[in-house]
Amino acid sequence: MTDKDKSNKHSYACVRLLDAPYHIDREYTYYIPRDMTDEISPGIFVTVPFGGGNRKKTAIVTSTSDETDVSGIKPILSITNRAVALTPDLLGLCSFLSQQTLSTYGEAVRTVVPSAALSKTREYYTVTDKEPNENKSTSLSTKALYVYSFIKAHGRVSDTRLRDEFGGAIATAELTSALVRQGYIKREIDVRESTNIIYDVDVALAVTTDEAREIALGGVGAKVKLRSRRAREILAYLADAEDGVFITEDMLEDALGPVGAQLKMLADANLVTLTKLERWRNPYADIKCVEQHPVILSDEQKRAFNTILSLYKSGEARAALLHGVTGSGKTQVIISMIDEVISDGRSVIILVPEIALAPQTVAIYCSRYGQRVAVIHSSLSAGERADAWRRVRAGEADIVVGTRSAVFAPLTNLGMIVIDEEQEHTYKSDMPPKYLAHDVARYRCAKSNALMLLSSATPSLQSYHKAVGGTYTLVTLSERYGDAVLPEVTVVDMRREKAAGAASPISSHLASALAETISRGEQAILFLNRRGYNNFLSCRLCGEVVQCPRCSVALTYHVHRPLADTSTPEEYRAEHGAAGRLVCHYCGYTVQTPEKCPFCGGESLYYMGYGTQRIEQELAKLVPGARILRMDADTTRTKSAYDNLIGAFKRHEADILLGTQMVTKGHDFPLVTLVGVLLAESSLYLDDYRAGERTFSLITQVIGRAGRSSLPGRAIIQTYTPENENLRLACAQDYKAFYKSEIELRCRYVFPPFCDIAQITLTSEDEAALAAATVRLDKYIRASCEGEYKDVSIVMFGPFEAPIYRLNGKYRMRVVIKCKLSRRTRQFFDDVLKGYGSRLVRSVKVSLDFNPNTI
DNA sequence: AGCACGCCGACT
DNA sequence: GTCGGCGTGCTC
Repeated sequence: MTDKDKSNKHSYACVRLLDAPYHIDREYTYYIPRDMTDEISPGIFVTVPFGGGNRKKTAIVTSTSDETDVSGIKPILSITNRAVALTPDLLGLCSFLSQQTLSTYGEAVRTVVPSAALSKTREYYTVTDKEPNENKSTSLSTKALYVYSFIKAHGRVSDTRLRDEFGGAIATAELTSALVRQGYIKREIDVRESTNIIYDVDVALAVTTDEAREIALGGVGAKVKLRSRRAREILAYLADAEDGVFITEDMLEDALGPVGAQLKMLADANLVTLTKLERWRNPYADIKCVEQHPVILSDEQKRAFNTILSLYKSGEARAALLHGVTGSGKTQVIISMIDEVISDGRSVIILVPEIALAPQTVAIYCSRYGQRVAVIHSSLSAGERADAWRRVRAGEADIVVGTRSAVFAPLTNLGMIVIDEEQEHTYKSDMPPKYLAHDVARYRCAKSNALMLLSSATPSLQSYHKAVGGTYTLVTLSERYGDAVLPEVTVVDMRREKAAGAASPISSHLASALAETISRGEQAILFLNRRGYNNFLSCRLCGEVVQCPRCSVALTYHVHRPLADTSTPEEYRAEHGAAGRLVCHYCGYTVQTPEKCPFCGGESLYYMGYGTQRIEQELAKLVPGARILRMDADTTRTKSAYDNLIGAFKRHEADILLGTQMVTKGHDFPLVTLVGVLLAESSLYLDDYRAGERTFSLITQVIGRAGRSSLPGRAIIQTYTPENENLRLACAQDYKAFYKSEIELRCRYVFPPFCDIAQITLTSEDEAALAAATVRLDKYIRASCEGEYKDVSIVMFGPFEAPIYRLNGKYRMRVVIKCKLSRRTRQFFDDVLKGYGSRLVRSVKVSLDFNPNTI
């Protein structure tokens, strides 16, 4: 042990609790019992007594020292979660994350460490010697006495069991607290170490192979005589094994049958050693590492690559934005960069928007880098996720591919973080800590002098603005890779179609193009832009729309009729009566389609908008014989259903792929030469300042689907507003012009990147309590801005009802604040959360989101 | 959050 | 007179 290590033995530790509410979330100092001084250092998880009741809480040590000016210090109780202790780097990341997003430290820790790897605490109750006397103890309610006798009858009872038995958590807690207070029962808190680690037992000989063979044969020269045949077989097996090959208990069992008892005996006799090794579940273990064919770059790609490489080689933290038109081969440039970074002995994180939508992206990296890759995403089981984390931390994998949270991967010597399709909204978390992956990536890159590489065909205005301003280096790919050319784009004015008497959502131009394409043996994709439009039921008489009683959003019409039935919902209804149901997209509420308007009793309810089912029926009429695959939330419930659809379309088992958002994402279908966009303008009319940006990105991506191989592609855009500037620029694939006009708008109306938007939401089931809390929030902020935080310039909007006022039985009020985020403004919001939040009644919850996805 | 301390109404 | 209501205040 070096002197430096010795000096780490301190008597006090500063800790952060894992489950502290925001306003008490700060450092607390505990003393380190003598016997723990060797083991306690920053990053170690511990349990500590907290509060008047000295309840056992899990905490993480952030620093240690020999002095403190705090009095009344309590001791650390124990060390937990040894397997997931955080490195100083990761601790720093937690601090950054909680400060950046104003989340609690514990929330940050739970995001950085997979929750399954953390132990869970559980409360148990047992009766004491003191018994309540039923005659005189009037202080206990009959219910409390009932709880007491339940605990007495069952011996040791967990709080969850009591909750199941006696209902609500709060009610149960009140009863048990009363019983504890009066000394009739005892509360014990058990910290269960995480149990999801699977071990392999490595078996090795503790004697020479020759000795082992002697013993196995039972010869005269053997120094030990073994009566068990199975034990002798084990020794022989081990002696015959090749040098350097691990033999596990499982392998022995496969070869020889049950060996547990014999192994124990051999180990006791010091003939073998048993070592427990963590086994990491890896769902991607089977993917073969195919031959690493070198990437051939075009001249333009080479120039881009060299620019990015020189940034990386600078040895400083740098950031680049790789802006490349669809099909320009950004991935090849990225792969070339990864090759460079890992050959340098440094590690890489590659973020993708959504693994489920990009399995082929993952496959590219897995097949190129094999077992060096760890994949982290949301549909991994808790155990798989924890294992991937451990694999990375142990250095088994130095390339991490994953969604948003993979940006926290515990890699050492990080060389590069790639954010693919960087404009995607999935990089912003909507659960605390509500971080943006870009911010975390920037922090990590700064800490390890690494390169942050953003990549997109349609960068977010935020990022492009930084690139223009020089914060990021802008690298552009403007040519398509290989022979592919950008598709020819036609805009169809649907008002003229309507005027010409066509009621179909598919124009005659598109219909004939579809027929033509199919007759040539090629494929088409139809993208229905449904944002803002829905299949909802409205009344012709009073104009009301049928809404969800819980969420106050329009209910959407769903019909499940036989596939062969091609009638429209209206026709089907006329024939079969009120078939189908109305469904709420937010909470899942469903109701039989009503006959009469629930508001005025009128009987002329009709449907607005249309969905993929309606289009499917139209297609069957307009392009007879075409094989259609419909892809939407309904037909892709599971990941395998999605994969099956994509696979079938790739194998040319269908001619037309019809769907919503998901058909716009990253697949290469070489035979697709036609892309149609229906209701192109619909996403322009959202109550969101990014509607223009999103529409541009959506249209660009879907146009990019056409003609990705040598076949020339074309795109047909249907809209009721062909004169819209955004649409025109998207059709022309002119990002720069789009950026120029959009950034002017943002500047004029003061939206990001010219400000930041803070959204404070109050939530409660109790509408009256919410109203009172809202008034107080308004007052608190105003007073704060006129007093202590006079220097902070903010513009406050609201309070007003959230766009969906009632969601899942909870009411939601909102305040939106435009400001410029800085240390000082964060301090202001911190004060709001602490000062206002601490006095908040239990029934009302407050949450804060900087630059949220949904306004 | 949880728990304690502390000052006012309806019961043994 | 006491039990217990939940209004402030603190948690190393």
